[in-house]
Amino acid sequence: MYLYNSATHKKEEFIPNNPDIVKMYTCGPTVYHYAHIGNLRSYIMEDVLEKHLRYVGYNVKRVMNITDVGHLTSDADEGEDKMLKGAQREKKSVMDIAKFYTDAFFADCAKLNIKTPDVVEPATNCIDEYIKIITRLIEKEYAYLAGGNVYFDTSKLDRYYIFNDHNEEDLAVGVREGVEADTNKRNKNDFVLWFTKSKFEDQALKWDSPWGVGYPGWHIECSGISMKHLGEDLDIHCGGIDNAFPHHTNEIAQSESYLGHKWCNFWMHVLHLKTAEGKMSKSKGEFLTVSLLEEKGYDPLVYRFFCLQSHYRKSLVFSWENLDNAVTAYGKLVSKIAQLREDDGALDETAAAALREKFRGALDNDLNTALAVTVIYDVLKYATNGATKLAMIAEFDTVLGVGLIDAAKREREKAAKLAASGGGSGFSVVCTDGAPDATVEDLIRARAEAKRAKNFAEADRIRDELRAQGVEITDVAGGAQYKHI
RNA sequence: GGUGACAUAGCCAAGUGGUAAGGCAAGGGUCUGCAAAACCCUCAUUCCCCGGUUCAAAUCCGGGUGUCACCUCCA
Repeated sequence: MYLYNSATHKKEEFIPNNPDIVKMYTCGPTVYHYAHIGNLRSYIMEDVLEKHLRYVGYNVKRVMNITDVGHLTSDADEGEDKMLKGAQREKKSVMDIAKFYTDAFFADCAKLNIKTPDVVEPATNCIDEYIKIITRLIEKEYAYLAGGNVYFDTSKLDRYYIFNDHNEEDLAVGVREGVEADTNKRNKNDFVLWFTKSKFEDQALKWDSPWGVGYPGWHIECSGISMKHLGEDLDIHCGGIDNAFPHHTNEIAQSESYLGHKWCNFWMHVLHLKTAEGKMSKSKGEFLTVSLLEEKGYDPLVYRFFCLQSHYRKSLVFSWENLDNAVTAYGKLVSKIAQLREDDGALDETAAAALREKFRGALDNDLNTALAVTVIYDVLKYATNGATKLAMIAEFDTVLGVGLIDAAKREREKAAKLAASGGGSGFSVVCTDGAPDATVEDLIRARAEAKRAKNFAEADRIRDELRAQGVEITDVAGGAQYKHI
């Protein structure tokens, strides 16, 4: 497959270091609050990458860190520790907060059909790894001590900027308000490997180290965790685009200086989900979480479908209207699939091969999920039997993960329920969402009576009355169904 | 200020030098007492702008413009 590599700015053929296993690392969440759906966009797209790699036959070992230490507050940054701030807000200990939001994160992932990585490692579990790396970096003179902290000396590198072409002179220090230049740094872009002197007095978690009691820097955790579980080389490192500089740049600097050789071949960066107002954040505007989507009646998998219709290297605008479009498209797709019958013929290998080639081709080309989704429409239109179509959609959904087969099955069951309750003799009324309401159903039966008596004025009056109550009726063969709007 | 990425219809988008896929929305029709659903049809002479290369450019080159991201943590 071909994958755009941020490190080379080109689409390149993906070839793992070892043909037997793809080693994949993902920057995980900082667990101080719920993830918003923009955070989750990255994990959805990375999940598709992982599943596609498995689909085309690779074994994948994927590692994700959980950042539970030493990050500053985001967005509305007041220079406090993010974890500590979360803890104070909720009057819990830092570790309780980490546990709570880690669980919440994976619960959201499960709803979005995002596979849990093979290894999930909290940053606080790997202090020894960081100390080992930092010790070696000091020995090799890539790192120095100043003002109580250990810094990485970026001037020791031939090439520090990997993802972009900065000049050190042009870097703006303290771009954001409230951030001051650290005078201990020898170079503008040097970064801290180990803190003993924090700007924040009340850092909650501290560990002993050769350089004093303190805590690790912001970048060392990913290098340490990756090497602990994946060894000295890595095939794909993923993360949000905001991580490219400085986080990933610094990871490369410290990892390769420590190892003495190339570390990671492919860098995949997912662009941001935006709202009409701009960057999505936890502190501005609506705090869009998976739970909020559910409260508003959206299936989280529809959000996944929405994300898949766009490309991971393009920013995507979220709006309720756009999500509603996805709801309609998803619903139409599901009802078409629900009409397919498993017992309609045997697997048509020629058709399957042609469709597979199309699907693979889309994702092999830098994970073109928008095109992969249209292959589902191609399957439906393809001149072949229902059994083949269902088999292909089920197969492709192992990568796309939007639950098409399950949703179609639910829809078929609903239709079967309707047919059974109608029984040919009577008039069946079925609620397609939420709890059945006897009063509503009586009115619907009264309307059916009026229709039978050709009293259409009365029938329409009842329909309008129900609509005013937020109930929408649809006439179907042998009865009616209704839903709450 | 610097750096990187992106720009195709109302929206999401495909397209990788050979004459603009698909989905949503919209409009028209068939069907239904009327709706809804379903089905059928229509919907970009043009791809941010200006130049250039070529028989041929949305695609390649040069120059602009706009949007987003990063330069502290942030997907």
